[in-house]
Amino acid sequence: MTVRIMIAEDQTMVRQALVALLELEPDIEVVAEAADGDEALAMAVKHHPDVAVLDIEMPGPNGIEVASQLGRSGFGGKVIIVTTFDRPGYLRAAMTAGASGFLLKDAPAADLAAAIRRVAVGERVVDPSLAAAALAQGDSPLTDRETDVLTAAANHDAVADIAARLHLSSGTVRNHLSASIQKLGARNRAEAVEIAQRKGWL
Amino acid sequence: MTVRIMIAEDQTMVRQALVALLELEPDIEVVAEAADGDEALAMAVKHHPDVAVLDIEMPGPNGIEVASQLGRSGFGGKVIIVTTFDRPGYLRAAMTAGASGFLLKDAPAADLAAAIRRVAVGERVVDPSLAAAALAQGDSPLTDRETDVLTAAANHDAVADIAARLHLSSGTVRNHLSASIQKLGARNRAEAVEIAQRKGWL
DNA sequence: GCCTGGCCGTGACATATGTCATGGCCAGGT
DNA sequence: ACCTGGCCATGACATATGTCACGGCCAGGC
Repeated sequence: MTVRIMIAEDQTMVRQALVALLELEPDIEVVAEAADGDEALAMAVKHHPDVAVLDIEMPGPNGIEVASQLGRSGFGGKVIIVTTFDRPGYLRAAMTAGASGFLLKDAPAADLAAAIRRVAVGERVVDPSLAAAALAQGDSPLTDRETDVLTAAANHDAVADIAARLHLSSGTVRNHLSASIQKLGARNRAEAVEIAQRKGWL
Repeated sequence: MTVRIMIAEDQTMVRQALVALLELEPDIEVVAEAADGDEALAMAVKHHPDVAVLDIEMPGPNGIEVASQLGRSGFGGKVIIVTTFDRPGYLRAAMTAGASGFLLKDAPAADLAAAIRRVAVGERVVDPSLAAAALAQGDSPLTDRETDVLTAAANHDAVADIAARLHLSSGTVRNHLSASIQKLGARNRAEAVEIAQRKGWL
């Protein structure tokens, strides 16, 4: 009746603290730890835990990418995403990646153990306040090309570079950026990037 | 012989996990918890712990501000700063604020208990890799006015707005921004902001 | 078939941004 | 006293950015 879990979290101190916390639960056993996305993938196939608890912010493939990768590769267990930032956009991404649970680190620690138990028996667990925020946020107003261009602009590149990378005219790139800026109510390319990232639309 | 400590950390799950971890140490007793800067100040004067473990990123006054506040107000205990981001610039600020220890959450959890014990008896503890990084990184190359302008530019404002806020000509603002961009090796105002923030120079 | 609406791509044009040369001011060295 | 070097401030100039009006293309409704 014990649940075998894996914890993936890049900050060593936090990871070990979470392990210490969960080891206090008699019916939960931590069978694997991972400090980055690649290690998480390797550990999951090696130890096949019942539940994988994944942080989003990790070196290498992030928690959401790990989740979808596991889903495609026939990993039998469940996935819970735990994240620092409350970016509701992550929720949708996590769900489409096949996660069964989504928690914030702002939540009480007891919620984590509870979520692990419920997910292990097939339920879905989502932080209620986060779910409400995600609903209120809705879908992205950006078209495919606009999100392409905006993601390409996220690393402070000039228009000419973006145009070269996407094989477009610089005028076209400017046009897509302008449309994005207006749709998002931003006053800048930089502000548009920030808004879109915060809402999880990139 | 037990060390009485306080933990200030805004993410509930992480805070409770750290408490659980430290409660496992027989000679350490957690006498107070705080979820933000104001609460940390109140709890410190109420419970006067031997060591206050402060996260930097908190609502209200951040960990460094709390540390300097405690130092000025005759708080008798020691302070350890624990932070998420490896921004070596924080190290100097923490030390001038009167902290006795500085750790990253990337460090192993055992280091935290060890640091608490050593700080309690009057030693200073600094993460060695972080100290090296801080040394290697050196001081900010930016002048006072340049950091002013760059911080003002951090929220994607136009030059005219920055100029108005700082009571400067727009040409002057552009000049300071240009100097910052060149000194930081950036190609953009946005990139310059990001570099400076990452290095802790804002 | 025809229209309609949305998305993509493009170039002209106004505006914002980044660079440069210049001058005033002050602290420190000689 | 005099120079020197650094910081601040400013305006001219080239370039990058954002906005606009236009066409082509395709899917869906009539």
